[in-house]
Amino acid sequence: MPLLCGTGKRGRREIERSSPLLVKRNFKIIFKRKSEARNPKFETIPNDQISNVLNKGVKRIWILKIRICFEFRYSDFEFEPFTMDLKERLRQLSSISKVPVASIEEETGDLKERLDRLLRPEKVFRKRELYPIEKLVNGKIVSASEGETFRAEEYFPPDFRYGEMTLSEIHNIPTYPAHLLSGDERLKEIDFKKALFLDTETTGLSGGTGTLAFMVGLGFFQGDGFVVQQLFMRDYSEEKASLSILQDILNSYQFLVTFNGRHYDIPLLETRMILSRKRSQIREMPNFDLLFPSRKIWKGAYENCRLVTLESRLLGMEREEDIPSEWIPSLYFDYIQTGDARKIHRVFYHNRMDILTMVALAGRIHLVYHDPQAARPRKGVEHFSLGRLFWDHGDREKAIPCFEIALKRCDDELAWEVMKWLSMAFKKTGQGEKAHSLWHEMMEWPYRKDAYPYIEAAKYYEHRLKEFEKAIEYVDQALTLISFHRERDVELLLERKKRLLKKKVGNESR
DNA sequence: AGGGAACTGACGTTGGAGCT
DNA sequence: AGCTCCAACGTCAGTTCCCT
Repeated sequence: MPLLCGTGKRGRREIERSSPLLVKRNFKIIFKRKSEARNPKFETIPNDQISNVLNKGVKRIWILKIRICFEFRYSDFEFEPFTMDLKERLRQLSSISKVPVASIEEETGDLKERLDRLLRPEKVFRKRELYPIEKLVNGKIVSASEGETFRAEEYFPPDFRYGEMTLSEIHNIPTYPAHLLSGDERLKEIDFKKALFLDTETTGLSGGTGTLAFMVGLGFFQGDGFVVQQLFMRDYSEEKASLSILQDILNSYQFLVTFNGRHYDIPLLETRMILSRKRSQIREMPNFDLLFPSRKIWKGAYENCRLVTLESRLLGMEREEDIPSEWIPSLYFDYIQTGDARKIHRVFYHNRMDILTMVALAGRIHLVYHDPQAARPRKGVEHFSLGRLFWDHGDREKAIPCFEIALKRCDDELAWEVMKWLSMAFKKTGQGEKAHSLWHEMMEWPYRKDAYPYIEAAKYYEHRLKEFEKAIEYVDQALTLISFHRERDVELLLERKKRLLKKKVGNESR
């Protein structure tokens, strides 16, 4: 009877996809009968009871890989699925490890010992010698007072183009008011020449003391070009050296540029610094976190505001050999376990691309904010967001043209909201007539959504034109459109009508 | 998965402006 | 002086989003 095996929640999902055998450090194996696939029930079976299970008639098992994991993770190796007897599989494994097998009964009874033998240290060292990181990634071993670590380095010339601007164009961006986009006054005059772009790769998302940043990617302008340096821990013991070098580099820059670094990379690095008993001002450094301005400008324009989404959809860039970020912890654990750097180079590529995307994104944000018309936002929604941003910043001259362009370019779904904002902008800048004509346009709009133009027109006729009868007409129309669930709004409209009737009577009696 | 800021929507409060 | 309107701001609870 074939079985599917795995551990933990994540394991269950993976099993349903590819049915690997996964083993935790405590060597409990979880079995699921294939016949229960519709409503899987997983049970934990300690390895010392495996033989009992096998004796109960469970004879066949799906095995893709057996491995010891520090933490659970998905195997990225590809194997041909096969079905065979467990005893037969263990016999084969024993022949690979060239360790004599006393008896099959012994093997099934002491799985832990078998796995230990399969992963003997000398095997790991052999791979580390064969495929060291230094040979596969462009970089070198660097020293600090606490020890050594690996540092990769890549240079990008000034004419290198990632997105719509060259690095040289981004380098030459004058300071721009990033404080308005980030809420941090210290970024009033951010200068990319003095900024350090930072992105980490970590062993997970959990945060706390269990997660560490095994790679810290740093990007900065040097001369006219751009350099990406990546500090990489070849072993957990290299963390102190890595953090020490990072701290030295941080001391040379005034600003940090990150993507969600404010809530992810920086707190994590700060925790690691504290655990390494290092003083660090990383949290105090002015940080231009690109996530927040990106959300303000492009929220709603694309399916989400993740860095990779903005990279492909906004900047039009595609990565050639990228990996999903959720694979990264697993690839690093493999590297630590085997010393084989043949796969980890993809993490270097991923990190490098993240940093280049941040640079391009910072350039794009500058472009649309500095001169939205010249930046030619691609979508109406982008103009709309920019308009609201300028409006919030009190820049009405820039806001209104953005709304007007947005209205021409957006779809019917968004047009209603754009018209609301544009009419409100006209009203508040003393352009009552323009607002008035827009409310009328809204009243004729086939995709009308609410009573907004009628309520606004009622206010306009009551307070500006003093035409109370006309105002009452608009209130009545608003009452027919407003949902009766919105009791408060109905109540307000009824009060308005009552007041207008009083004013009308007063007017007529004069 | 964990953390936490930002966002959203509903509701209440406050204060300035204009009118009677 | 007192009233009304309106916009801006505050609070709260629940939700969304992003990083590996």
